[in-house]
Amino acid sequence: MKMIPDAVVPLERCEVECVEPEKAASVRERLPGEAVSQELAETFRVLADAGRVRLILALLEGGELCVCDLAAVTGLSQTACSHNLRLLRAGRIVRYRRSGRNVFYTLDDAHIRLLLDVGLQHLGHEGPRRSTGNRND
Amino acid sequence: MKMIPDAVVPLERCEVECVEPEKAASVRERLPGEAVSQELAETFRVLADAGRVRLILALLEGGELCVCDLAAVTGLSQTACSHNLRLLRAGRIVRYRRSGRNVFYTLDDAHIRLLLDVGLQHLGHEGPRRSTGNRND
DNA sequence: CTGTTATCTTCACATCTATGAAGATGATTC
DNA sequence: GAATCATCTTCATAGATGTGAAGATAACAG
Repeated sequence: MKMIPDAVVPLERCEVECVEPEKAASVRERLPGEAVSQELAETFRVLADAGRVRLILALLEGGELCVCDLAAVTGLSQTACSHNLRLLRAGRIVRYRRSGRNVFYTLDDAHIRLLLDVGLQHLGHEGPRRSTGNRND
Repeated sequence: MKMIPDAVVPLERCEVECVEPEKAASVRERLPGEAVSQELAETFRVLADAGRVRLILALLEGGELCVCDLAAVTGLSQTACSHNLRLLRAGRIVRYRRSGRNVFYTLDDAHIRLLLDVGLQHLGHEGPRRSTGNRND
């Protein structure tokens, strides 16, 4: 026996929490602003390409390399290197220095090694195990 | 899309190093295989979206939240949450648990907090400053 | 069983991304 | 000055990505 004729139920619930409103509100308050998430995502997006990862790994190993050497090391074309290095520059991950006709790149940020190592740990590849002999930290 | 992972790639392309052939060869030998770079990039790609970053931050703060609460906290639609949570699941970043009609998500990996913190440090936002009090690792 | 709620999946599409080709820029040598 | 080399930029385009709409699934209430 029901006569409730599908009375329009107020949709004040679609926008609110379902299960734990208090907790949700508390968490939402503590979350950083949209801009921070956006910036973080953009940082990770720069690292979200195998070619750029190889460029970074090459610079981690080699310290300083010019574009054509980076191309040879990573297997990327020179053009692809240039494109990708530009993104890395924009993300303040690499720094460059002209020397005659060549442009030499180095890593600009000490955090990058840590980021890659933690990423490798996440994958189970045992990140912090690279003892190249010339750098240890 | 691209080339096969660390198979036997007949890479006799432009091996014409320009400036420091010895160094380049040495660095190339020490680089991990293509597959590792690819996996690393894919891991970072999962983090390369503001919505997913917000989901992770929410779980870092809240510990365990159901989908609708996550939607309310992050500001994403429920559908977008579901899509993004699937990617996070595929990347083994979150774990889920059914409880009645709800599905509760938690972070599945201790490295994620560190990744985000290092990313924030890179941005100059001072990452490791969150003491929620209920979790210590 | 039927209906409702929470979540997931499939499809579709607008947007974004990666990269080669071709030309521009900057540095060096003649 | 011209020629050459290393690198960068612009443009074009195939392919990847994010997300809403709509339907499917699962769990519960009655």
